[in-house]
Amino acid sequence: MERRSPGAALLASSSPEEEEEKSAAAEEGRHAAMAAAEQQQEEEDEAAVPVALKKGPWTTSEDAMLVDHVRRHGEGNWNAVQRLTGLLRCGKSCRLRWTNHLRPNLKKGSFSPDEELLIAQLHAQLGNKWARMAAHLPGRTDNEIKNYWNTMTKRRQRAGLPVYPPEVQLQLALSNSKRCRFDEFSNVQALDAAASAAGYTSSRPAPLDLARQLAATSQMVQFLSSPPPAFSAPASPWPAARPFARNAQFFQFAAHHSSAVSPSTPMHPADLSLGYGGGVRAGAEQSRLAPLSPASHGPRVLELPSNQFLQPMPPASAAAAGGGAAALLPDHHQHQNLNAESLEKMLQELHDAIKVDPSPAASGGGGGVLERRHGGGGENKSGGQHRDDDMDTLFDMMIPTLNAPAAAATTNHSGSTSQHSNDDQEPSAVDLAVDLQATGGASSSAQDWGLDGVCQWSNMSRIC
DNA sequence: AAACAGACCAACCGCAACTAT
DNA sequence: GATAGTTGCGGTTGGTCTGTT
Repeated sequence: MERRSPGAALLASSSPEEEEEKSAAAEEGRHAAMAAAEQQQEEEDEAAVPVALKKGPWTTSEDAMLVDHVRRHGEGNWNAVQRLTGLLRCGKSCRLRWTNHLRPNLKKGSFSPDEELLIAQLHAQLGNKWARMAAHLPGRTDNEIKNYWNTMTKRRQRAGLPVYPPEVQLQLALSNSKRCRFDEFSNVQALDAAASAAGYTSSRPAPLDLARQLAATSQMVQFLSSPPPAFSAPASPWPAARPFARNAQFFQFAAHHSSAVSPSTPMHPADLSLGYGGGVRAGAEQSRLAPLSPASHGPRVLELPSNQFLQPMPPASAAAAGGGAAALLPDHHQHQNLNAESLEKMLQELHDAIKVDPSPAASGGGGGVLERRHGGGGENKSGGQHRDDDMDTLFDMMIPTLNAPAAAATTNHSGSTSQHSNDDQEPSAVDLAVDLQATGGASSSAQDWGLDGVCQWSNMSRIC
């Protein structure tokens, strides 16, 4: 079902004859409109009567006038369009029309699976920052992405499915775990409150509970190690785990990571991150994700995701968002590409590292949640410090993405969260997604991210 | 064939940030 | 520094099309 707007028709005709006809018609209409506009402009100048601007759908002639104007004067100064061309549209409307429909190199048609996955990853990382997401999808507009996302989430929520694909959920869990250790808050309650105040909602796990996240991931590993389920589910609508072929321009893979890891290949923890050479990202040029915004070159500013899902989530989504293991369960057949043993080992180390000390020890200033859990009190510099060092090592093995930028903060355990909350610098969900995909690792769920092994794809129109 | 619901899309609105004066 | 104008962004709405009953 592809409907074309008048503007789209103007730019993309189906045959040369039609194109010629339309072009001629457009040209004719343009001249007529321009002449009329000039006359109207003169009259208006004389009368100085406020012009009643038109609303609603754009006509072909209006489009032609706008295109002509941009051709002559370039983009920008949209309020001058009405004055210069007589087009009875406000500047805002002109800009929107140009941006969303008339601008060259616009990609029309439905999103490709790669684009869909990229959108999910970007959304997990950025929240409802449509314009910034659009910057990563050439030819796509923010409005288009917004419409797609809203429709998709609505559909999925109605079907009781989590919004994010399993790999993105896993990335969220891992990145939040990483972020958690830098929190300078003294207790989980404070973290909860802060996260809530910062706009985190139930749809995205606030970066506060490492243990909960680990429990979820741990259960996922158990699932990975368990025998395959009896059912055979249809393929996920999300692209199977594989390197981004068509979106390669967004990611700069390290060559040696382009090959998939076979199930029999023991996976070194560093391989989880894939593509970071020695585990250190030296700079933006090594990032496989293009800078998310020009701001990424400037001072780092804490930017939290905007509100993503204020409405209550279905149990599956809530479980995933809150760290529930079920929604993290990927397709079993593709799990086999993930080395479960390695993951399990790493998780064991993580568990060891964050063993909760039930005694409510007071942290010695600047101590975060983990330090409190490690033992608190005077142990901060002995056992606690030791454990924190272990955590450093472990996290750095798991998410070396952060090594370079986070190095300073790692040594400063009272570092502010802002250094790691920025979406350009934090352990990027996108980074991790690509990592996992490049290995044929965590993959799309054949159960459509469902919890119970019951395929729910039949509920989803346009996806099956 | 008609009615209905859902999906899709274009466009509007309000707000905030930015820029020029 | 204050103000007005401009631009960009995100949320929302309303119209149209499609598929289902």
